[in-house]
Amino acid sequence: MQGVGMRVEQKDSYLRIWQTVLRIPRGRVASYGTIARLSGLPGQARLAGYALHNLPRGAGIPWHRVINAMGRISLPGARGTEQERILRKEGIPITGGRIDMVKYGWHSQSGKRAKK
DNA sequence: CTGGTGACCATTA
DNA sequence: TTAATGGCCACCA
Repeated sequence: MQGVGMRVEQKDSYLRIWQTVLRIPRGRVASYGTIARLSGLPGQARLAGYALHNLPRGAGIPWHRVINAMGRISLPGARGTEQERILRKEGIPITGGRIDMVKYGWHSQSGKRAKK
């Protein structure tokens, strides 16, 4: 987290985003925009990315299940490589650097099928 | 205040 | 399909 200057409202936004990410089931992924929308922050996908960037160390947040709207990993560098590895381990295929959002995208409905 | 940056996105060409 | 563009907004110098 940041300094003491962090305001209550934005901290609340971060908490909401983290809680939403926490709801993503194993074997599914969600886009930053989806996370923002489900957190009551429509159109603020960037904030979702920012909140994840500021994740507290060691929190049990499945940050790796959040990717961009095109089914690609946005996190650059070694962290991105790690994310790809974890997702594969959870059973999500990544072909050509992409994930099939139609099959593996999460839409907050537990009843929906992962496959057609 | 202003300007730059970023784990973004929808639209348009 | 990719690339450019404008919008979005917290954060920082």
